[in-house]
Amino acid sequence: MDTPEKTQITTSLSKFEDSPIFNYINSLSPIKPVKSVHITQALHSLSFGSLPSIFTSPHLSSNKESRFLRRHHYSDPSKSEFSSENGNKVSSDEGTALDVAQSYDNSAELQENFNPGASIGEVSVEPPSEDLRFAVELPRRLKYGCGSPEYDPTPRCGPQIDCSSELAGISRKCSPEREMHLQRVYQAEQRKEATDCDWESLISDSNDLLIFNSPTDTEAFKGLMQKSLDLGTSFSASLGEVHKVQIGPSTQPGETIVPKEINQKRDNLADNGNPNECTTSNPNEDVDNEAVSILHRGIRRRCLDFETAGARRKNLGDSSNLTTSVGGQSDEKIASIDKRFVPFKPGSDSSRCVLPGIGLHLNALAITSKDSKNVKHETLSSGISVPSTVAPCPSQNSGQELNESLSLASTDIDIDPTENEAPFVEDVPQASACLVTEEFNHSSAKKKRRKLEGESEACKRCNCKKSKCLKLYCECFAAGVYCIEPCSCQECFNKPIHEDTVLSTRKQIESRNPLAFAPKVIRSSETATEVGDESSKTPASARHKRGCNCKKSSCLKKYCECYQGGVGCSINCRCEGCKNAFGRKDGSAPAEIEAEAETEDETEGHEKSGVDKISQKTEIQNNEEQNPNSALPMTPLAFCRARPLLQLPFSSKSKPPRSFLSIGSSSGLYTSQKYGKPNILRPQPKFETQVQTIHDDDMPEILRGNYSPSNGIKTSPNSKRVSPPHSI
DNA sequence: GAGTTTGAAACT
DNA sequence: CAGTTTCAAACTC
Repeated sequence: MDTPEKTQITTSLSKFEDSPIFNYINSLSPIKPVKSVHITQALHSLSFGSLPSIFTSPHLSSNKESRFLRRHHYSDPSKSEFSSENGNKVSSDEGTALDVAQSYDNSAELQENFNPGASIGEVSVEPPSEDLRFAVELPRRLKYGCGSPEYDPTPRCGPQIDCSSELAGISRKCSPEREMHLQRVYQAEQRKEATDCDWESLISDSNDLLIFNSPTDTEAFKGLMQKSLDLGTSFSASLGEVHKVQIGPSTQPGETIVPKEINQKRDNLADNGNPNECTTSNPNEDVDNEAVSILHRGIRRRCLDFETAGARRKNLGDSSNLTTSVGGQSDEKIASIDKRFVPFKPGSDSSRCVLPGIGLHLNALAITSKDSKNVKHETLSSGISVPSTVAPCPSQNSGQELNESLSLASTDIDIDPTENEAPFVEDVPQASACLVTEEFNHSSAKKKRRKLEGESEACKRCNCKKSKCLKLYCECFAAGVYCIEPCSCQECFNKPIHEDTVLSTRKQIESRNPLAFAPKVIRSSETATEVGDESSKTPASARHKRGCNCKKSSCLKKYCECYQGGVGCSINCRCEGCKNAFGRKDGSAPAEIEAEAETEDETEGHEKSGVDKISQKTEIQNNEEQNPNSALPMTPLAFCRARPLLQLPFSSKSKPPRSFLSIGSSSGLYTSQKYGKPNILRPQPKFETQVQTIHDDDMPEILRGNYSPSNGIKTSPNSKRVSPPHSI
C-alpha cells in the first residue's frame, strides 16, 4: 500500500508543484482544472498516510483533498460545484504545496479560498463575515441546502454532490428566512434522500420521530454518527491547526472555525449524500467538528439529547476508532458501523426520549424490569453506555398510541433499518420518545404515563401545576430533562425556550443542595451487571442516597423513594415501620421482611428507631460497600460536576466534555444499573452523578474495578442528607 | 376522573 | 436544625 501511495503522491506532488500557480489561475477562472480531479483521486487513494507524515498540516490538507476528490469525482468539472470546490481544491493543493514548498502564495490563495467569497465559483459571493456566520449556524444550512429542492435534486453521483455546491449558494443567501425555508425543504428532502441513503433515511426517521424539533439537532446527531465513522479523529485537530495556518495567525479560533465548518460541511454533505459510495474518504473529520458545534447547540436545548448524544458519541468514537485504525477503510465496514450506530444515533435516540441519561435521578431510582432489560441489551450489544430510557415515549409519528410496547417496537422498526441492531434500537426509542413534541394530549400523556410507569419509568412526565416545573417537585426538572409533550404540566418553564431560567433555577437549587440533582439511588456494579433479577440484587447493592422518611407507607409503596427505586432501605433512612421488600432498614432480607412485617409492624417503629442505631453499625459496614465513592469521587468531580442542564451551558461553550456526555447516559436509570458502580458514589451525591457518567464514558473499567464499596466511606450515615460535598 | 394520601421539597 | 407548608406523585374510590 505504502509504496504505491508514495508513487502516487510523488506524481501528485509534481502536479501540485504546479498547483500554486494553477490554483491561482483557477481562482481567477471559474473553470476547474481537470487535473485536480485526478490528483484528488490519487490522493484519495493515497489517503492520509504519506502526506501527514511530512507535515502536521498535511493531514488537513489530505483530508480536504480526499473530500474534494470525492466531490470532483462525483461532480463534473464543468459544473458550478467546482467553483465552490476550487477553494477547497486549492486548500488541498495547498496542503501538498505547503509540504513541498510551503509557498506563501499558496497560503494567500488559501485564505482567499477560505474566505466566504473565496470560493471563486458561483457560490463565493458572500462577504466573509457572513460566511462566518454561516459557518456558525452551519450545518443546518449545509444539509438543508443539500436537501433543498431548489438545487438540483438529480445529482449525478448523488444528490449530495450538488448539495455541496448548493450549500455554497445557500451560504450566500444566509437570510434567516432562507434558513427556515431550507429547513423545511431539508426535512422534506431528507425523506426523499432516505431512499438513496440509509443514513439519510435513518436520520430522517429520527427526525420524524421528533426528537429534534430543529433540524439542527438532527444534524448534530448526524454529525455524531458520522463522527463515529471518523477515520482519524486526529485529523480534526490537525484540521483546526491547518485552518488557522491557512487563514492566518491573526484569525481567531472562532473565525477559523467557521470556514472550516463550511468546508467540512460541504464535504460532509457530499460524503453523506452517498455514504455508501463516498465513504472512502474521511468525512468524519469534518463531522467531528461539525458534530461538536452542532451538538453544543442541540445539547443546550435538550439535556437529554446531549447526554445521549455524548454517550453515543463515545460509542461511536470507540467504534470509529476501531474502524479507523484501518487506513483505507472499506466502505462496507463503515456502512455496517453506521448502521449499528444508527439506532443509537443521535437522531434516533435523541429524537425519542430525551435524556435518559442525564440526570434522571428519579429514573435511576425506578428501574423497571423492562428498563433493566433494555439496559442490559444496550450494554451487551454495544458495550456502550447508551442510556436506555425506559419509557417509550410516544413518537410523534406513531400518534398517540405510543404505548410503551408500541414505542419500543415501532421505534426499533422505524429507526433501524438493520434489525440486527435491534437491541440498540430499543434504547433509543425510549430516550427519544421523551423529547417528543408537545402536541400530545396531556390526558393521553397521563394515561400513557401511568401505563408506562407501571411497566417502566423511563421517560419522566410531570403533571406540575404550581411549581412551573422549576422545582424538584417536578420529576422532569429533577431528572435534569426538559418537559416534553407527554407532560401535562401547566405554566411549564422547564423547556428549552426558558433555558436560562431553568439553568439559573438549577443553580439555585444546587447551591442549596449540591446533590439535589444527583441520582438518588446508587447502585453497585453488581446490580448493574445482573440482568435477571434487578430487584433481588439491587436491594443489596443499591441504596437510596439520602434514604427515605416514610411513616405510613411502611416503605411498601411508591411513596417511598427507596421502594420506588427498587432498593432496600438503609441506615440513611428514617423510615418508620420499614417493610421495604427490597431490604429493610435494619438490613433484614426481603423475605424476612414479609414474614416479620406483620409482627414487626407495631414494634418496628420502635425497633427501627432503636434498631436503627444498631443496624447502623452493620449497615455502616455495608455502607462502605455502598460508598465506594471515597476512592472514586475524585475522578468524577474532575470530569465535571455537571448536571445535565447545568452542564449544558458548558457544553455549549465548548465541546461537551465526554464526561458530560457520558453523564447523561450514566445518570439514566438504566445506565445506573449498567454501571452499577454508582454505589461508590453514594457518599457524595454529586460525585455520584458525575462518577456514573464518568464510568460510562471513560472510567468504566476503572470504576468498575473500584466500584467495590469497600473503599472507606466518609458519608454520614445518620444524616439522610449527605453533606453535599461542596461541588468541585 | 376526582379525591385522598403520602412524603419529598421548600420554606420559615 | 427543626418545624411547617407546599407540592406533586401515588394511590384509592
